[in-house]
Amino acid sequence: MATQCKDYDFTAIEAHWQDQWAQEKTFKAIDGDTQRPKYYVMEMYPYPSGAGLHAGHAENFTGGDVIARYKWATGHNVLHPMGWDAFGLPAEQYAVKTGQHPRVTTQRNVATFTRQLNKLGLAIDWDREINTTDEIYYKWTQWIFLQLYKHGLAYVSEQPVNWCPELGTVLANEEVIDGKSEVGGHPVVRKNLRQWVLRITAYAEKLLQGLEKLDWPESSKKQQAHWIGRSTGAQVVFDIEEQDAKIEVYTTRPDTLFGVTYMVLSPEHKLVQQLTTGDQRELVDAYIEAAAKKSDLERTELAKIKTGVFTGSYAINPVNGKRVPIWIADYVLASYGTGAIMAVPAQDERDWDFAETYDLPIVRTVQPPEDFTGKAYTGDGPCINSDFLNGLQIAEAKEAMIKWLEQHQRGEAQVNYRLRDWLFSRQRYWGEPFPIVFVDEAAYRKARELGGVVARDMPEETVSYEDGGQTYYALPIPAEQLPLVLPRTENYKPSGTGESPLSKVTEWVDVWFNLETGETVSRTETQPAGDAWVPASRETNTMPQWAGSCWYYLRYLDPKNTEQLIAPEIRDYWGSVDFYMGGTEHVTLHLLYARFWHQFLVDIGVLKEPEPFLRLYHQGIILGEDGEKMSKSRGNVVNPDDYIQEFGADALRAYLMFMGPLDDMKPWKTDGIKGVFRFLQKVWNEFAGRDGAVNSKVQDEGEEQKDTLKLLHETIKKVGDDMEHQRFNTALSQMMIFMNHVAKAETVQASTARAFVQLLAPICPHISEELWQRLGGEGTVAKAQWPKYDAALLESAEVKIGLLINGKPRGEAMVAKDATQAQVLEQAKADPKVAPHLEGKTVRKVIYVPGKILNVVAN
RNA sequence: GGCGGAGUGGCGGAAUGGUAGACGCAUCCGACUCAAAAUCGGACGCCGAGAGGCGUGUGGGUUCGAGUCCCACCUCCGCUACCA
Repeated sequence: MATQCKDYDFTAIEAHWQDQWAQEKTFKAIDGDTQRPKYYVMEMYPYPSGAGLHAGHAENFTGGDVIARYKWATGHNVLHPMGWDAFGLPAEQYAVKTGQHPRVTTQRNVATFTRQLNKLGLAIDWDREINTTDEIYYKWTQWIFLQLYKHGLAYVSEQPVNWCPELGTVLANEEVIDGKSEVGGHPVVRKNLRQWVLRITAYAEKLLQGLEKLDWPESSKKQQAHWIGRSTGAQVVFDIEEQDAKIEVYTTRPDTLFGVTYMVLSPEHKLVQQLTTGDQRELVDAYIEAAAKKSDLERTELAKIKTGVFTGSYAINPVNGKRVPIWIADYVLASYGTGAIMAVPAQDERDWDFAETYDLPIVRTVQPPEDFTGKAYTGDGPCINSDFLNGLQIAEAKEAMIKWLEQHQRGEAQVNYRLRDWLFSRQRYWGEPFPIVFVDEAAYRKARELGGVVARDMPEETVSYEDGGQTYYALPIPAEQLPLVLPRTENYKPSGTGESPLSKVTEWVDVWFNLETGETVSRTETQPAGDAWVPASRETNTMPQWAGSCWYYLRYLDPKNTEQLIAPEIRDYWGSVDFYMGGTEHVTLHLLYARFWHQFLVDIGVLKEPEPFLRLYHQGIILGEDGEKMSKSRGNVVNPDDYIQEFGADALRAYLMFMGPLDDMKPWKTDGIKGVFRFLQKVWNEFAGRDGAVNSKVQDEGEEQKDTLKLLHETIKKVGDDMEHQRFNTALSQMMIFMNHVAKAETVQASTARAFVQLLAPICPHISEELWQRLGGEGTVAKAQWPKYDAALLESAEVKIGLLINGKPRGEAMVAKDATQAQVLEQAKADPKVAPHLEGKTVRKVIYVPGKILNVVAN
C-alpha cells in the first residue's frame, strides 16, 4: 500500500515504508534456502556510544545496505544483520563519572542507535540482532576462551605491560599510540602485572599465509603482513668470558657476524644482574631504574639519542673468538627476539649511532660501493674482513654462516615474527568474566584425578602463578557451567591498584568449587557436602572489548542457539562473510584477532571455511565541511539525524553515495545534499506528479519513445555495472542524466518509470517503494527482478565522432555507425571548421577509430 | 625512515590510450512573480573582442594521439615506526 501523499512528503513516506518492512519482515534471511544463492554482507557493528550515530556510521551502513539491497534485487538470499559491540571502556568510564550502571546506559544507547538506524531505512534482518553483553551471547565468547585455554593457547604471565594510571587499566600494544592511550590520550607506563595472554603467535604463519587468498585491499593485506612481520635469520649463541651463562641473540644478518663489536641486552634482560660487574653496578642499576620509569612515549621519542651503559662483562664471538663488551640499552626491546642483540654498527644504522655515541669500534664486513658516502651500509655487496665468507654476496654469506653455526652448534636458522602474544585481560568491570577459578596445588591434582568435566577442559600444561610465596593453579569452569554471569554490582570503579573492580565483590570471587562438575557456590553459603568441593577464587580480570567482536559474524548465523555456538547445517549454508565493510583502522586489531579465532575454531572442528571475511572493503572517512576531521572541538560534526529531518533518509543516503568514490576520504558539503534532494524531488514530480497518484505524462499504453528507451537501457547497463563495483556515485550520475531526459520528454511509459525506480531502489529505497506501488509494480520493489538491458538497443545507426588534425580536436561529425575511413575523411575535408586546418598541407597519415575519432596527420 | 594512496575548473568529482572537465554544487544572465523562494531556459577551465592559443602537480620520454603508459622529481594525506 502506498501513502496518500500529494507532495514529496519524505517524512511520511519513509516512516510508512520502514513500518511496512518491519511488519512484513521483508529482509528476513532464510536459513537453508537452496532456491537462491546466499549472500552474506555486513558492516562492522557499532559501539553504542552515548553520542549516537555519526556521519561515518551512516556512510558505512548505507554503503553496505545498498549492496544488500542490490543483492536482494538480483535474486540472492541476503543476510544483512546488525548487532552491538556493547562491552568496553567508554560505558564504564561514563558509569564511573555519572554513577549510572553500564548496563543501563548501554541499553539506552542501543535504543537510540536502533531508532537512528531504522530512520536510515536499512534492510536489516533484526531477528538476528546480537549484543555482546547478553548472557546468551557471551556464554559463547567464554566458551571459545575455554577452548583456547584447553588447547594451550591461553596462559598467565607476569609481565611488563602498558599500564595507564588514568584509566586504571592495562592496554594492549595496539591500544597505545605514541605512548598514550588510544582512548582518551592518557600517558601509559610500564608495570608488572599478572595477565592472561593468548598465544596468537602460534598462528603467525597461518595468519600470514591465509592473507594471500583474500579479496582485500592490497594495502590492508600488506599492513597485516607487516604487523605479523615474518623475518628469517639465525639464532646465535655467544659465550661469556669467565661466566657460565650464554647470550642468545636473533639476527637477520648472520653474514655480518665478523663485524660484531659489542653486544646489547635490553634493560629487562634476565642476565643483566649476573653480568654486571662490581664497578659498573651503580651505573647499571641507575640506568635500569630510569628505563623502567620511562613511559613508552619517552622511550620512543627520545630515541634519536641512544643511551646505554657498559655491564663490565665481555662476550666471546663464536666465529673469531674475539671478546666484545656487553652493554645494556633501551633501544633494544625486551619483547622482540631474545631481548638481546649482537651489534654490527657497520651494517646497522641503530648500532652505528650507538657506536658513535660511545666510541665503540666499527668493522665493515660488506664492501660498500665506491660512491657510498653514508655511515652504516645496509645494501648488498661482497663480504670483507670475514674469513671464510670473504667475497660472497650477502645471501650466499648468510647461508654459509648458518651452515657453519649449525656445524659448530653455535646457532641455527630461525624464523621470527614481529607479532606478539595478545594481552587478553583487562582490570575492568564491564567485560566478559573469565571462566576460570584458582585453587591450591592439592585441589589442582585432585581435579585431574577425578577426571570429570573440569579435567576434560584442562590444558595439558599447568597454568599457574605465584603471589606472596603461594602458587595459584588455574582450573576451568567447564562448558556445562557457562555462562559465567558478570555479577550485578555497583563496584565497577577501578581499584586503582591494578586489580579489577570485581576483586572487591568477595561474595562472587570466593566460591566453593566442585573439582569434578565445575559447579560453584558462593562461600557465603556453607560448604556443600562431598570431597570434590574445595575453596576457590574466581579470576577477577575481564576480557577486552575485542573478544566479543572476534566472532560476532558467526553468531548472526545462529543467534539464539543455546546448545551450540552454531548449528552445523546453518554454518554450512552461510559459510563465510562475502562482503565486510568497515574502517581501515581495524586492520591490525579486530581483523587479525578475528582471523585468529576463526582459524582456531577451524582447527578444533567448529568451523570449516578457512577464513572469516572473503571480501573486505573500507569506506573512506567523511571530513567536516571545513575539510578537517570531524570533531566536537572543531564544531564541524555532521549529525545524520538533522539531515534526515530536513531532506529525508533517501536524500541523505543518496548524498553519502554521491559525494565521491565510497572508499575515498571526502568532505561533507551541506549544499551537496540539496542537489540530490532536487533530483529526488524531480523523480517525484515526473512520476507521481504534484497532485495525483501518478503524473499524467506517464502512459500505460503504447510504445516508449526511441531515445527514451535507448537511454533507459544505457542506464540499466551503467547502473548495474556500477552496482557490481560499488561505484554508487557514477550510478547516481547516470540516473540524473536519465531523469533530466524524462523531464524534457512529453510522455514516458509506466514500464520505463518502473524500471528506473528499480534502479534507484538500492540507494533510495523509500521513494522507490512508494513510486513502484503507484506505478503499478507488484510486491516490494526490493525484491522485484532487476531489469535487464537489451544490448541491441544500445546501438544506434549514427554515431558522433571527433575530427582531429594532428591530434587536436577541430570538429565533430555524425556518421553512419559502419562508415568507412574514406567516407569520414571526405566529411572531415568538407567540414567548414576542419577544412582550414588542412589547407596547404599534405595528408601523411589517417587514423580512424570507428565510433570514436578520425585523426588526420598532415603537414 | 618504511608501506600505501592521491594531485584534473571556484568546489565535490567524471573520463576501456581516442573530442578532458560527465553528473552535482556554487556563481551569473533570462523567464515566471508585486517580490522572494521553488521551478524552468541559458552561460560557466584559463587567456583572447575574435580567429585562435594554453590547459589534468613539475620536467622528460613512448605514441598518429597521454589525465591514463614509462623514467625522474615536487607536494599533500593515511598507516606504521628502534622489530636487530
